[in-house]
Amino acid sequence: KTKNSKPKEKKAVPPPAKKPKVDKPPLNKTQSDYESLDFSSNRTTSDGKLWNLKISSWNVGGLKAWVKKNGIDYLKYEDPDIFCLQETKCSESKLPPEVKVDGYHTYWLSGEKEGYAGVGLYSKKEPIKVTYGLGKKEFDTEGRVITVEYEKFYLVAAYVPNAGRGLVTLPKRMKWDPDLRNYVKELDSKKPVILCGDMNVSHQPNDLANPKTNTKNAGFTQEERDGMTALLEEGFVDSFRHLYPEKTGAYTFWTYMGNARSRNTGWRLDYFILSQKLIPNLCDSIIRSGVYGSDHCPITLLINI
Amino acid sequence: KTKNSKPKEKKAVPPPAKKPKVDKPPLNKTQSDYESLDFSSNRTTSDGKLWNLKISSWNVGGLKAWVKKNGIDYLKYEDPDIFCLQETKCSESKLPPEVKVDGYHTYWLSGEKEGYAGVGLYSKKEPIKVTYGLGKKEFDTEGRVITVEYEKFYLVAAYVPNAGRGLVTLPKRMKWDPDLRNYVKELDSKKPVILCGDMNVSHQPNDLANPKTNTKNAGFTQEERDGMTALLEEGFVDSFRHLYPEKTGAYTFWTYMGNARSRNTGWRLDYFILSQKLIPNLCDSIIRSGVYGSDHCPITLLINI
DNA sequence: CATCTGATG
DNA sequence: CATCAGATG
Repeated sequence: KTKNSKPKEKKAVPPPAKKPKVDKPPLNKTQSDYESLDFSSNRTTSDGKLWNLKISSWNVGGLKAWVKKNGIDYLKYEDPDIFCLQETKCSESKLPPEVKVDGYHTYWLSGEKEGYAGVGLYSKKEPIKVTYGLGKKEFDTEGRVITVEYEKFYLVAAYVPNAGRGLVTLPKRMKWDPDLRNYVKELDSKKPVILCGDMNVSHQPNDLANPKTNTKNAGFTQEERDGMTALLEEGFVDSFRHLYPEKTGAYTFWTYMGNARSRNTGWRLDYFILSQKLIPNLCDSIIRSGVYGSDHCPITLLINI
Repeated sequence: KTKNSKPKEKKAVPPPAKKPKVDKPPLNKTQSDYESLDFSSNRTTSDGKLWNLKISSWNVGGLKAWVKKNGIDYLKYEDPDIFCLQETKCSESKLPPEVKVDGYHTYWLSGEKEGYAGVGLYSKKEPIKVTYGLGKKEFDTEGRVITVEYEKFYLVAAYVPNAGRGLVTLPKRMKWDPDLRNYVKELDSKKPVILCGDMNVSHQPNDLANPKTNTKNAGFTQEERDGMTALLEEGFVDSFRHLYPEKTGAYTFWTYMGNARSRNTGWRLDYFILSQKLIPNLCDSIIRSGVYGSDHCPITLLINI
């Protein structure tokens, strides 16, 4: 106990070292780290053509945090022609300045509810037309779909509603699925369609690590799986599964809980889904599982079109 | 652009270093850091007696965060007979295990609203009686007052309601002030009282850095100042100001905004207020402005009783 | 600027 | 186990 001792002669203690402005962001690949990842592909179309268009997609799970974790470095290193983001959780007025990247046109659609959903799209080439939503009031205020039209195809970048804990929003999802299906079907009657993004469903048992225990959980209910099946039956193809029909352990999402990612206890929720007539153009559909910065990893499509 | 190059021979990149469980806590004095602070006092009572009782008080501004910032080390190093905490923001069931400290009885009072207010008290000696609240329904559900009775005095440890941004809760405060005043007055008729804690007012212009610009802000309105004046007029003494009537720059709170603490743009909001009859027992009333871990610093009373 | 909670995933 | 917003200070 500090009893009534004489005052010491010590000089005043200086204030502690100033804290960094931002709490040390979780470590992530920086630009130079990407150099150690293999981003090459030797795949071609079935008739041997090299890709000439690259599209990437990433559920960033909060754009502001993702930017602090050097997410933009991925964009620069991958250097896709088109880049789609889901779950930006960020209204346009709050976008950090780093999101402006030379050489890209950018398009943003945020939800009415602050910090919820939200999508974005980068495109090197200016699209012929950009449209927002599905044309359905219920979903168009939530920031879920950006469609860009190019000369030879439509790209629909989507963030599909999560069915929620306890499946509380499964009814909403059951309304969404046919709306999206009809939307892309309609587009497909005009030009080929590439649908990409977080589809929030693992279609088949080999699309997630624990199919048996997840049949009652959001992302692997029969209802959601049937929705995906119905979509594919309308003349669309899951590009990854088309190329790698037997591949296991190929996931794009791992919950942050319980070290799921390091144990690869994951789900394949992010897709490039193509109009059947684009299959001859498909070169590769790749999961960038070595890229960090979100609970999802990015995916990349290589195509000749 | 990563064109159709051959796959590299690099092996898979290992997952990034696991993030620490907790984001690096803001740096704070650890136990050993306290060794560089001067915690001694050579003050005695006016008739020369050394102190035999030490009481400390700290608005910790969130107990869970404060524990991570090594707040408990302060308690161990200061080693007071009684330690009072305000703004614990923590229900008893969520207390981190570290809060149990050998040699102390502990008492907690949390508010009904999760994460709001809440007070705690450590005592080496078991009190004769412990009571919670002021006996006024409106305030007793908020976690603001613990009273401990000892042989020779009452200690009232309080967290006074903040008048709020735009003074939205000034009316509530105006009800509180007389309630607290009457409460301690009543106790004082039985035994001497020590009232301590975050009084949420700077009484006089020399109790804050910017009196001129804060007369309409919570903590320095005329109403709040009058409340403190009325309390003192009932026979109580602001121990710090009694001992150091001319001292300037002596503050116990600095907003986290704009580096206020390093510029000492602060407020004296935390007090030991004594029944007048305890003044002959008073040795020292100290502001531990070198101790970090909250936007308030701790204060310590040395008394011979 | 920092603490909490609560919603959401 | 993360994100973000919103309340509170």
